Amino acid sequence: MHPYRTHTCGELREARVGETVRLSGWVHRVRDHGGLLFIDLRDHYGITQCVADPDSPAFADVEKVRAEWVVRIDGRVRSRPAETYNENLSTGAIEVFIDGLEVLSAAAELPMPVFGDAQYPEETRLRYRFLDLRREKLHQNIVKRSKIIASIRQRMVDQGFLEFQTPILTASSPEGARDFLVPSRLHPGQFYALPQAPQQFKQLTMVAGFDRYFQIAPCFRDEDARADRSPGEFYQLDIEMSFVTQDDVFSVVEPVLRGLFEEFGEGKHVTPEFPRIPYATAMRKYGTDKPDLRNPIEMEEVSEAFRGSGFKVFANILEKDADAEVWAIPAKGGGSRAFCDRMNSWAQGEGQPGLGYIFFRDGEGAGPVAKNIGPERTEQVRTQLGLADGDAVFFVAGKPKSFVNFAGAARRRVGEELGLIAKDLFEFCWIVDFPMFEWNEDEKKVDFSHNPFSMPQGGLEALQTMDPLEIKAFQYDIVCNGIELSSGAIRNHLPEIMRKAFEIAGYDQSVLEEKFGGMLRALQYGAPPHGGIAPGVDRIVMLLCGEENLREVVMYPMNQQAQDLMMGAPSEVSAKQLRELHIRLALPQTRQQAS
RNA sequence: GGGGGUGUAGCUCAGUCGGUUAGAGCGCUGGCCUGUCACGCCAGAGGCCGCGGGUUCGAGUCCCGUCACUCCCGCCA
Repeated sequence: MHPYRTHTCGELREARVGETVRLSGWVHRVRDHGGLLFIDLRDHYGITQCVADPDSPAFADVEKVRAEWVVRIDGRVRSRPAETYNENLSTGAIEVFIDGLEVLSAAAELPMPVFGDAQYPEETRLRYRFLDLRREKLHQNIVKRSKIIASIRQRMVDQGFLEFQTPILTASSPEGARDFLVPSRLHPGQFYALPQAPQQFKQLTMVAGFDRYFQIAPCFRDEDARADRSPGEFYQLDIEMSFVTQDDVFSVVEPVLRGLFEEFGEGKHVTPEFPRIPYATAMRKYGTDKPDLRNPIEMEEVSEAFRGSGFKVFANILEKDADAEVWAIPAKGGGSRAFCDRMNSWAQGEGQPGLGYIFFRDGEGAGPVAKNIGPERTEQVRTQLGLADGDAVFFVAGKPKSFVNFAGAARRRVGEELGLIAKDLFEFCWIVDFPMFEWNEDEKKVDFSHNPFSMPQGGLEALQTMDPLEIKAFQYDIVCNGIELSSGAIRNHLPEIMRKAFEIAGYDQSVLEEKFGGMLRALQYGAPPHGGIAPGVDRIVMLLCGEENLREVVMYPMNQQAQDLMMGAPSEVSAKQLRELHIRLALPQTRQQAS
């Protein structure tokens, strides 16, 4: 007989009744009735109820075991009395009568129980991650993650993509996020950087003629964490393709994501064809470049209803500034003074002067704004937005650029408060036509708005003839339920266009040469037109597991301060290690005093 | 770097207006219990009230500082 098991804890059925079996696992739960004692034995595969009474030669041993001990149980499968079936267990029709029990590993008193689904502090969960991972929800999330990644690989391979590994120790890149640095022993004073993404490598792979690349790629960025942004490291489904247009990239990636979400979305409806929304349209309708399309609210400009009206605040704003506009946020079902006032005080809490509104009842608009602009203009607004009694509409005024973020937040808030956000949906869209450049207000200069490797729409001619701020890029995002899942672009594969683009962003040729010399050289030896995208694997898994925090889908996550509480990272290193790396510490004042 | 929230038993939390010996549930230890599956019943152990300072006759409670965790802003091409 195998030293540990003949079956797993999720395996036995009534067909095995009468057989002698051996199971190993964790003691999930003990129910001791004195003369009758139950152990729920758990492993990765399931739970099997084991039972002992004084007739069992192992009874004395069984009485000693405690939660989370690892034990081996020898016994006989028997069917349970019909009234004691447990429908919640796959093995619920049988139980194992214990003839022998060996303790393989005892457990100390637990800092957090594995049994049950109570909430525990993050610090405890992270420090004892191996216990948290035993718990059903997290265990299942991690299993699901593995299956999702396997499915991604299969779907990519099926479309003719090859997976390649790119370096982890590489060069610091000049733009983007802060790098993690690794000191070089052989080259005093020099450092490797961990890749923020394999961006340049994947483009070089296209230059090298491999045509279709993908990788479940680790990415490292030394930036502060958020609930949907792991500190330090995360994974991307990194994709690059040669001889493609934007449409080609879309037609490859869209079925992968749709298929993945249909496979793992537990029946939630998935957008059959992802709509393509230009960046500018998304900003005007939704106030964000990552709209949650489950929220049906679409904002509209209603400046004309206020121009020269009796609502002097808005009328004056419009008069003083030709760029000023008034946007309306329709709120179907929000037509009560209580709701409108609540939104108004929320807006004030957001640092806004307030949130103008009209609510409709008894066939007319009510509230101070309606009074000031009069019934005709009120009706004009109502008709434009298709509102009726019981609805409301909120207004924001000023330069769109300065209020658009707030307008987007208000749209989101209204949708949430009124329960307008549909559940059980994965609403995808493409956001396309991102601007190539943007105005950097701090430095008073034109800057790249995404990465400098994107191809401008219109090519070199556009760069030479158009207002830089009007030029769009072949740059696109995928958004699902308001979460930015990925970002990609058709790349700029022509050195002359890259030189021109850098010139517009105010970078000297020497900067381009110094920072992107390798890339630039590669483009001079025959580079295919190419493009790609990089969906965030962790965020995909998060959506498919219905979680709000990445730590629920990452096996060994760090805390928000980028510490691994279980392994104790980061940690101090020995003086010898530092010497070998030619490093002398220059700690901040407070630290020195503390130590 | 900045703002909000939290911090009381191993864990989850309660603790009134500043007032006697800081409580409950789960877990733990011991006892009883032969059909439970969140088993039940009885008893017990377990506290630097995050830490430091202050106000006060008296501080878990009020004030100041600080630390930790978390959420957000900045940041994240």
